[in-house]
Amino acid sequence: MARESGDRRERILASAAALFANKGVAATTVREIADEVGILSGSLYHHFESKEAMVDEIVTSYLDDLRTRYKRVMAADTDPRTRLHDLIVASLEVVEAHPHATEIYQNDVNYLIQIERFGYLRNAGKEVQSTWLEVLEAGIAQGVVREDLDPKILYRLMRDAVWLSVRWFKPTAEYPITRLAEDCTSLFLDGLSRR
Amino acid sequence: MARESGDRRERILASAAALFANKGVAATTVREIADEVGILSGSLYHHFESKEAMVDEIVTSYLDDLRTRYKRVMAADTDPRTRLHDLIVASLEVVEAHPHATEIYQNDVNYLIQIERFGYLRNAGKEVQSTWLEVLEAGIAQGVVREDLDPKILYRLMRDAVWLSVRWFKPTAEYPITRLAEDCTSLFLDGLSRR
DNA sequence: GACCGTACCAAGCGCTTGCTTGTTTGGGCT
DNA sequence: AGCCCAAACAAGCAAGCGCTTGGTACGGTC
Repeated sequence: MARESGDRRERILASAAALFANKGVAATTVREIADEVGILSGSLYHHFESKEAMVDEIVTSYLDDLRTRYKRVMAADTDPRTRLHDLIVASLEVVEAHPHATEIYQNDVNYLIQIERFGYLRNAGKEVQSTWLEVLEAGIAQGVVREDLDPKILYRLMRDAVWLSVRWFKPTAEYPITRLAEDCTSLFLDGLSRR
Repeated sequence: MARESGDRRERILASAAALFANKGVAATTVREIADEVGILSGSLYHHFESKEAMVDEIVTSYLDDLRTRYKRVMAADTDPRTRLHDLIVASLEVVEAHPHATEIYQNDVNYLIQIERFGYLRNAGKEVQSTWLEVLEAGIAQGVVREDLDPKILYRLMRDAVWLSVRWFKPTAEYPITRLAEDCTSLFLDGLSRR
C-alpha cells in the first residue's frame, strides 16, 4: 500500500486537474475531487495541504515545463522565422502535455492572480511575452517581419489563437499536433489569402 | 424614487457584469454585487429573480447584439474578403459594446453550459461558427482563400484571437478599435511576413 | 389624510463550502 | 506475535453561500 502512495497523489492531481479545467477552480469542490478518486473529502488532506496547494502544483509544473521548452528554443542558433515556428511548436507541445493545466491557466488566471499565493503568475505571463517579443523584434530588425504591425499586438493575437486551441484541438492520426503547428505558422506568416 | 428604478436595475447589472467578468460567475457572490451598488444582498431580489437571471440578461443581450450585427454583414452584397473584414469589425464592435459580457462568455461558457438554464449557449456558438464558415468556404470556392487550410481550424484560430482581445485591448486615440480590426484582417489575410 | 406600491433593510434559513479532528484499518518489519 | 505508521474513514465545525421573509420608509394619488 505504502509503495503506491505516489500513485494516489498523482491520481488525485489528475482528477483535480480535469475538474478544475472543465468546471473552473472556484466551481469545483473538494468533495467532487474526492468522489472522482473514490475516497472521502477529508482524506485528501492527508496528501495535500489545501485545495489551493493542488492548483499550485498543477500550475507550477505546467509553467516549469513551458519555461524549459522556451529556453531550449531560444538557445538554438536559428533565424526569426524558424524561432517563431519553434515557439509555436513548443507551445502546442505543452498544450498536449498539460491540457488541463493549460485550460486552468487560460480560464482562471484572472481569478487565481488575485489570490496572494498565486501572485507569481504575473511574472510568468510577462516572461512568456518577452520571449515572443524578442523573436518578433529580431524579425523586424532583420527585415523578415512587417514593421507596420505592433509586435505586442501581434504577440497577443497569436498567443490567444495558439493557447486557446486547448479548448478544441484533439489530435488525430490525420491531423496531429505537428500539422496544427505547421498550419498556425503558415497562417500567421503567410496569411490565408491565395496568392 | 420610482422613476429611477430602471437606473438601479441597470446599475446592478453593470456592477454584476464587471464582477462576473473579473472574478468569474461562480466566484462572485450576491453580497459582493450588492456591496458594489450600495444595498444589501437581499434587496437584489426585488429587481432580479436570481443570480442566474442576472447572468442570463447580460449574456442574452450580448448574443442578441452579436446576431444582429452578423446578419447585417451577411445581408450586404460583398465579396468574401470584405465579408471577413466586416465580421472581424462587427465582432470587435461587440467586444467594445459589451466588454464584460464578452469576457464572461469567453471565460465561463464551459461552466454556464452545464446549467440547464444556459443550454441555449450551445446553439449560439454553432450559429456564429457557421456564419464564419460560410464566408471562408465562399472564399475558397472563389479562389481567394487558400484551400490547403481547414476552414474550421482557420475559424477557431481567428475566433480566439479576435474575441480574446477583450482581455487586453483598451482603445486609445492613436490605436482605436478600427485600427485593431485593420491589423487583424491584415494579419490573417496577408500574414506577418514582409514580402 | 388615508392608502398604495416601490424600494429597501434586518434577520436568518437551509445548505454547501474548505477543512479539522479522533479513530480505524491493514500491510510491512522486526 | 507484536508493533508501526501511512492511509483512509466518520463526523462535524465555522464560515459563507443563494435566497426568503416580515417589516419599514416614503413619494405619489385620490
